[in-house]
Amino acid sequence: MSELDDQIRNRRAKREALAAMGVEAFPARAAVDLEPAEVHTRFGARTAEELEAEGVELRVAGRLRAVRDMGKTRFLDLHDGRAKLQLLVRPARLDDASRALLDQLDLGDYLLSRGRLIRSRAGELSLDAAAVAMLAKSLRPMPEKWHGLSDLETRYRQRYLDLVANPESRRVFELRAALVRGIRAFLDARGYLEVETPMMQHTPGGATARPFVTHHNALDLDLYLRVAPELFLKRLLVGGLHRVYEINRNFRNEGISTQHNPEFTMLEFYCAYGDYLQLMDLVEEMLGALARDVLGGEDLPYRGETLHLGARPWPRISMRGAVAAALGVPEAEVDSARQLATWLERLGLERPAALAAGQPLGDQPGAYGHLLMALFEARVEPGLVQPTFVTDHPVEVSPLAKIRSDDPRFTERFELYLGGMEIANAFSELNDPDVQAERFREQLRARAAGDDEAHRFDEDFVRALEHGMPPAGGAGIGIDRLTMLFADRSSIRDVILFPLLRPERG
RNA sequence: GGGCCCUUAGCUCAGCCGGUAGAGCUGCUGGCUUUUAACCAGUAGGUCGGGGGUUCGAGUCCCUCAGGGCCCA
Repeated sequence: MSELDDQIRNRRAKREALAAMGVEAFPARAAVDLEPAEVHTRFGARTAEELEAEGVELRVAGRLRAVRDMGKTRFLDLHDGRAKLQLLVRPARLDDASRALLDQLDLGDYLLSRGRLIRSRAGELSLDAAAVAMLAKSLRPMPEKWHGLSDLETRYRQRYLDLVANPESRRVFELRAALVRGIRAFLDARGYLEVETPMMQHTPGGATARPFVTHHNALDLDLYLRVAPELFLKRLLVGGLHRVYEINRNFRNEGISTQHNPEFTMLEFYCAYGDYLQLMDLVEEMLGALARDVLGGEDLPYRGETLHLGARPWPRISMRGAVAAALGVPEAEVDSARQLATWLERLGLERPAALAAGQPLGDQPGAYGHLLMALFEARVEPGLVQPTFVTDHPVEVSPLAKIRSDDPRFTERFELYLGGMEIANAFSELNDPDVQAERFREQLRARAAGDDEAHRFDEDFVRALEHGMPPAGGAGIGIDRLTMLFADRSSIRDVILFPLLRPERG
């Protein structure tokens, strides 16, 4: 018999013993006054004398995480995930049912105890137990109390154990919730309306990415999980909802890495009569406000460095200028696709997916933008640790953004980089339906040439634009990566409660 | 996609040059006047990730598969 079987058997035997005593191992109801953290909040400042004078009687519930048996006295630690409250149990003073229960306890059980609040001889706020009751039996052993649970795979697969054993893991998700709350407060205060748009779409759009496919049986219809909400949010601009935002899941059928999970959470927000310049100011303001509200300051410790969000305005560099600087050449030498193709080969970088193999990269239509982007991602992006806006993305990689009036090769767009990661992406929204239709046609040509991440032609979206969309700025911010920065985590799996993993045992 | 690393008791980890698989916590038994990683004594617990190979002999060396991690692209 394995030890695991042995321990489970012991626990199940105790459950049977409880049943024989007429005690339900999983009762339907629990009359709980407070959880341990609340007890500390409300009574943590009381002295022993004050507690004795007040005679506070409470029913407290929690998970049993430790037992210290001194013989005549036992100390039981009840945890609620935030704090523990110690029960002081003297078996001789319990009622018969409670005393009998003591022999059937295991670490991990949920218990309810009634008693008076006291301070122990060591000064710890404790519940002097008059009665103890089972709320839920734990039938499997808990991770070790001192070292906790460190096996990464188990922490991801059985996140509930990670949350019980590792308080800092719980704090990451509390921080994540605080960020989302802070974003809502920030946008709500500025008149933005929170909306929800389809996750299941006929024509996936709004981002350069491969979608997941699913099927609607009753309609016998293939549908795509969305890669972005963008095209629907802009339809709402057409509908007169001039400030909208959505915080929700996107799904992209791509590889998994420390920065990519196939499903992830994005904030997208759109502001009629705004443009990408105003959005840069707004994003600076939003992230600064979040840092102050959530972390209490604008310096973020991240992977051994400190990100200075307070040093505003953040540097703004054009993508073309950034690539030229990284290559150590004047901007005039990154002006043609052939120049960039030469650099790409010299640096041994992979061919952009949008460009065809087997023919010179520099001579292909639309090659310039894809090559510039590839060089940027390889040579510039990883070094952008402090907050930096990269602007003016090439038109070929920005099919939904407005072209710059002074240089038609580039768009009114920016991405915010922080900690070497892309955190935000925004642009002045293309609202000319004829130009949008032409951009979609260019994407179709790329798709036909083999780029399966290229956008599809969304006729209904173009029709919406034909009705008139106000000029607008729109931005997307990745919530998962933002949480990584704020929580100082290097893997996206640490900020997603249940990250995608391969199935167990193959 | 490529390279490197990891997988030993429920948990956290040792295991040297190939020679009978270990510790702490957890569990179980007992002791103990209010302890807090309680303590003390005793005790149980192993398909060394799966499969194959080399060898007199494999946790250890080789191949392969699975899962996980890191780096590169």
